[in-house]
Amino acid sequence: MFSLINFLTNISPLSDDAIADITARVKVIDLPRQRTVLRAGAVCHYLYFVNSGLLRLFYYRNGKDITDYFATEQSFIGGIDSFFSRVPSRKQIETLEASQLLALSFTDMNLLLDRHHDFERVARLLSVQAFLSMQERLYALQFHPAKQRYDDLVTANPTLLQRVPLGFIASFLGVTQVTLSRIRGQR
Amino acid sequence: MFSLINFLTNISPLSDDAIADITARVKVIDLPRQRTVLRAGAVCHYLYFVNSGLLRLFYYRNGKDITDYFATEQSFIGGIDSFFSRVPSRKQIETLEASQLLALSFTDMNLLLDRHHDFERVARLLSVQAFLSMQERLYALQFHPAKQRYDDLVTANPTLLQRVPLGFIASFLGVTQVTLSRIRGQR
DNA sequence: CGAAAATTTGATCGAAGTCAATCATTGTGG
DNA sequence: CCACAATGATTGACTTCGATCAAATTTTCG
Repeated sequence: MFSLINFLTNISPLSDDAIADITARVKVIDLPRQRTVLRAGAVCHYLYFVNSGLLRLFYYRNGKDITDYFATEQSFIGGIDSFFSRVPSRKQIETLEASQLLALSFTDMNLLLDRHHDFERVARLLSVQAFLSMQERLYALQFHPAKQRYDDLVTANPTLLQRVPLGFIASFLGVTQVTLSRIRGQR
Repeated sequence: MFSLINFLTNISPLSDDAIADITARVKVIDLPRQRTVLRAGAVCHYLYFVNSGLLRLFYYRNGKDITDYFATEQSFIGGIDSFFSRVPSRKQIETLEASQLLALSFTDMNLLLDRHHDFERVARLLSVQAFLSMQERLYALQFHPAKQRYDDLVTANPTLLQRVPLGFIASFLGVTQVTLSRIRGQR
């Protein structure tokens, strides 16, 4: 729990009042591996902070499983569009390893955002960060060949490769698993 | 000026106090076409709202001019990463048509964000929107062939094609102008 | 151990890139 | 106001990266 508060205050300071209020509302959830956290077609009611473990966000396109995002320790995951707009999520979330999540419901989130300007500040800064990292990802997809995207991912997250099947990595990088297999073969 | 207030309050309500404060700080800037608004290498000190006209955000990659974003009427434009992190911008902004901009400086922005929780709320919601639209763009780049991305752009913004050179559209869509020329040729 | 899943390897295909030439448009100076 | 240079758009020939289809091999796990 402290890890979340620590993470948030690192982005922008929070009053004791806000911290107490957040702490009171966050639910701790322990899950084994391979557990669905959000099912496609359901509205996403929670935003999750990964205290420990590993999850992925994914969806199906033409019957193929496409990984959109990996959430490692100390990061957030959720069906963001569904969470904020209250429409059914096209995407699913599942644990890839046993994980401990800190969950904040939509209603609690709004309550915290209303009550605490400093919390809204943190949320704003996180959103801008998310926007900028999507920009980077778009740029990489447009200009970096598959091999470089793979190398960059391995550099940024060396353990990931050992922790998840190749196919998940491949679709996350925007290539087929066949292509990714060839890419790493040469070297 | 009212157009900006209208745009912002449409996202989330603002107090009269906040509205007055914003109005007092926004500068109106009239520019002819083909005018550089932000130069690469400079820190972006302003965030702009396009009251009228058309601008683009672009950068050079291997000597090639890459358009990143078109800002039509009633939208925002800025070197966001530079604006918030105060580092020199890699990207440039220029007017493509005579434009009227409403500019908010970094210092004024922070002042408004500090003073008005409701303004920070609007900024947060805008950031989330920006994040989600980048997601869509990433998805389109990954899965929609160039022809479809082109058709979708034309549908979403029918006038754009007449207003800007093909090369700008092409790099924005993530193809060469040669390819885009072929795409529209067939039909 | 053996079935199912994951990965690798091979052969072929296709969308888009590159290089290069031609054609069209625009805009400016004599 | 026309001519011509500069810029923008099209077309052609060829290449390349990654996709697809298919089979073989390896790994995982009940």
